Amino acid sequence: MAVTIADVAQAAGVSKTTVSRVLNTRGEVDASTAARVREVIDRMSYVPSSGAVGLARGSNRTVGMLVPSLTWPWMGEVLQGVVDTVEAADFGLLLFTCNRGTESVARFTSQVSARAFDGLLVVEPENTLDMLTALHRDGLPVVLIDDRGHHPEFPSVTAANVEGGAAAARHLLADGRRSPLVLTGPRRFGCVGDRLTGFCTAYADHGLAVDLVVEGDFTEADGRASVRRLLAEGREFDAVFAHNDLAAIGVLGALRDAGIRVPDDVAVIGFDDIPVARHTEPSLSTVRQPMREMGETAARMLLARLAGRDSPASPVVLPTEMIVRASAPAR
Amino acid sequence: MAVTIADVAQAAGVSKTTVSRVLNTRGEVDASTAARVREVIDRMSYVPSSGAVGLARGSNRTVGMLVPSLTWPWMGEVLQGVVDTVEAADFGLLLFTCNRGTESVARFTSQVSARAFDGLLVVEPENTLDMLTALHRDGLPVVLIDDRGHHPEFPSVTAANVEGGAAAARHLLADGRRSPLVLTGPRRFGCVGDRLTGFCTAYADHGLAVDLVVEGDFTEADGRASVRRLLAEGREFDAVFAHNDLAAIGVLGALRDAGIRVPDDVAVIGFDDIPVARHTEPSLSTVRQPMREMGETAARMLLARLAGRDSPASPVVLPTEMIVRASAPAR
DNA sequence: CTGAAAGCGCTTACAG
DNA sequence: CTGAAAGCGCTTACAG
Repeated sequence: MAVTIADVAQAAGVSKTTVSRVLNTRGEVDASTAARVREVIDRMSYVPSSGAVGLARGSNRTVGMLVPSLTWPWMGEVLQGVVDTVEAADFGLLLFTCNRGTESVARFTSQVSARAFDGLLVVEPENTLDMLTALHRDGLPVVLIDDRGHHPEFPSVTAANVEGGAAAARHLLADGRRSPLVLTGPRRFGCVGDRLTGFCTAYADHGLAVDLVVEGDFTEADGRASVRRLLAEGREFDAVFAHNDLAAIGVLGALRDAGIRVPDDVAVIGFDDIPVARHTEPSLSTVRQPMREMGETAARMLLARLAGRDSPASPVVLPTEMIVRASAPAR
Repeated sequence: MAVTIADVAQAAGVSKTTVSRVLNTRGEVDASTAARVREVIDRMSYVPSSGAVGLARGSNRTVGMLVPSLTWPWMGEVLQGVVDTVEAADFGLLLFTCNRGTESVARFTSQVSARAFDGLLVVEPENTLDMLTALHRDGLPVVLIDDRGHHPEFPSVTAANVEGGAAAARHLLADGRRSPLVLTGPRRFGCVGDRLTGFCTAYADHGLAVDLVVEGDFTEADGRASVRRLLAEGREFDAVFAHNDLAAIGVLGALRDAGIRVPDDVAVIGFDDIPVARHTEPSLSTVRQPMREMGETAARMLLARLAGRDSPASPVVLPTEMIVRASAPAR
């Protein structure tokens, strides 16, 4: 039914070897023979079976991507960056999630052992690190995106979290906000430590200490609950730096419920710049992470690795950008 | 390096045929032999090479998915539904986009000819319909998601667009809104016609005609521009039914700019229920499409087809839900 | 119940 | 420059 290399060879009056040679543009083929074969290939619209090529060659021009969830607000941008890059290199992208615990991890590792793809892109390897390390040691090329834990043995790409935190701090300082609340993400994440470090260092540079730091979990509900609790406790602050936009949205809600005006009484800055940020009330100032570029960069690194080139030894850091909106306007 | 079926066979003292038999749980294997083989498989942690299995079997337990863009607000939900279903069936998912015109389409069709996957899920086949039709006639199982054009030759799953439009209309009618503006999507889309039909029919049932219908293009910018223009022309309306949330957000912006109060002067209803809808000012009433369920259902249909079962001849229609928020509260 | 052999559709030394 | 043959790692009639 489908046309094979044997059909092409027969129609062109050459051996399969020769067809394979023109397919893979290895030299040593007579120009006129090559032309004839190519003509037949076009006429029969022959395309080599990827499975057969993969089997014979030992790799299949496919990369895998493992993500914790596909519905996170910024995941689409990362994915788009990855897909664009991978497709442009004529590779396929096999998508996996690991949101159903051990079962999905088992399923996934078996796909790896089945050599279904040549290299792997991973977003936020929470809970899968042991597995990844094992696979990596077994020779599977892996690149991490937004590595929250700082795992030096993997090549990775991240946003400039330290500088992003510092930018948020400088913006608030310029507006005269001297007693900020920092609502972090889970402390075990590398990005959280970095954002906090950048922020506190910038305040320290102005001779100010950041006293109010609360650990959150990156959810809107938690952002809302934390601020409500702090207000109930009578804590005072004139700004909030939330470590992601979702939490910042919860913060805006809690402040509104308490009758506190944003930005007059309290300024609010988030992190990420997800699409919702433009539409909150007031619109959310935030530190933008270049998610699409991060996806593109990670994919390029992996493809380079598959092509035999070395990956950078230290994480590739992409710049963040302070996006100024109504919740924390410029002074 | 990687362990093959031959290694297992040798270690277990049986033929490759027998190993293959226990792998595929075809009967006719002595219980004790099977147990021994299984023990060896576990010990060597053998996993069959997916490429080799695919080649030998002619199919590779992988489905393809073709989407126009990964950054649309509701795409993540669809994808998550698809991935969950596909993974649970132990299939892989190969992701493709067609946002770079003819080049990507060519690349994609060649992947198809390469038999890289067994079946295909397609979201909104704009511009790819001819190709899809050809592939489908050549025997590739295809299922359409949110088929905007009504293509009876493909199995498909859509939201209840007619009923969704009617629900929006009934909600506005109950609030006494008698002269609505309908801001549609592109007319060539089947869903647009359906939403409009449902809406107008419900008004007609109350003896009211819908006079103000404007074609849009589903973008925020267009929603904003259309309303601004209509206001400048002095058109009057007491409600807006936008055919998607993005356009509805533009509508909210234009009304705010014009000093028109929502919902007091004009009520606004969107369609989709994307994440932003909860956070606009005022929050957006909308007709929810069950995107995740649509993804799950389409994937299930495709898997059933691959398993040899028939697909439903007519589109599978999933219910929508009227989500009431501040922009069009309940009376 | 079990195995030898052919075949899936390619690629790649090896000869010529 | 070209081809016959072996091999990639499986599955599946066919025999026994």
